[in-house]
Amino acid sequence: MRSIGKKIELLRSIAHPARIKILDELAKGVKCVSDFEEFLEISQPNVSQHLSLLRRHGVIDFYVDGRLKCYFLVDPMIPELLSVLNTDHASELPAPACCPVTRKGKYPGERKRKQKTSVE
Amino acid sequence: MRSIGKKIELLRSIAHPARIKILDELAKGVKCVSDFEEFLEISQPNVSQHLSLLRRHGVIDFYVDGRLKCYFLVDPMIPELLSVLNTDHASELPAPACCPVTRKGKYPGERKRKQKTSVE
DNA sequence: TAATAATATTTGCATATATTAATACAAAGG
DNA sequence: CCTTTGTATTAATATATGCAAATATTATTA
Repeated sequence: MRSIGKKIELLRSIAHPARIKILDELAKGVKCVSDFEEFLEISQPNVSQHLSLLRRHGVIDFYVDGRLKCYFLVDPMIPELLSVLNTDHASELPAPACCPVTRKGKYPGERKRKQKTSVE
Repeated sequence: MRSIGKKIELLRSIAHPARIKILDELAKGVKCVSDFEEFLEISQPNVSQHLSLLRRHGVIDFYVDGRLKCYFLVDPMIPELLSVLNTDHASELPAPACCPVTRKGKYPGERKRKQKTSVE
C-alpha cells in the first residue's frame, strides 16, 4: 500500500481548485497547456506552475508534439478519487448507535448518549 | 454535486498525516481524544486542534460522554476516499495511444508521438 | 538565422498552515 | 467546593503554499 507520505503528497497535489479542474479535464483525455489557459481563467505561467507541480508529484506526465506539450494522467488513483469526489452522496453517515469508547477500564459502567452540546 | 470549493475544503482537511490517521481510525469506530493521543505521537492540544479543524469543516462530529468527547465521521465521502487511498493499484495508467490535441486548426497534419523527453 | 509561438523557471511577496507551549475550561468524583 | 481528568483555546513562531511579474527556453516557421 502507498505510504502515508505518498498519500498526503497526492492529496495535496489535488487539493487546489485549478489543479482539480485540470485533473477533471485530463480524466477525459490529453490536453496541452494552452487548452487549460482558456478554460481556467489564470495566466499561462500559473498554468505551467500547476502542471509542473502535478508532474513533480507523479500525478501527470506529458509527451511533446511539435510546439505543444500534451499532458495526461499517470497515477491510477486519480480517476477513482475524482469519481468519488464527483459522486452525490445522499446524506450524512448515521451517528453511532451507542458509545464504544475504547479507553477500557477507566470509565466503566453504562454511558448514555448525551446532548450533542455545541462547543462554538 | 458538491461544489469545487467544498471538494477542496474536504481534500485539504484530509491532506495531513495526523488527520488522515485520525480518519482511518474513525472509519473503524468512535474514538475519544485521548485515544488518538496514544497512537499518534503528538501532544493533546495538537490532537484537539486537528479534531476541531475536521469538525469545523464538517468531516467529523462528537457527542459528549461524561468527561470524554466521542468523535465520529459524518461526511459520507470519507470512507470511500479512504478506501480508494488504501487500495493497491497495480500500475500506471496506460499512456494515451495517439495525440488527440484539441487546439484544432492551428497545427494541422500528422503528428507522430515523439520521445517522452525528460525535462529535468 | 530571425521572429514567433508555446511553455517553463525564477524571484519576491503575501497568505495560509503547522507546531509548540502555556493556559483555560468544564464535568466528575471525592 | 476543590481537585483531578479530559479537552480546548490562545499566542508566538516557523514553515509551506500561492500568485504575479519578469525572464528564459525550445521548436517551428518565415
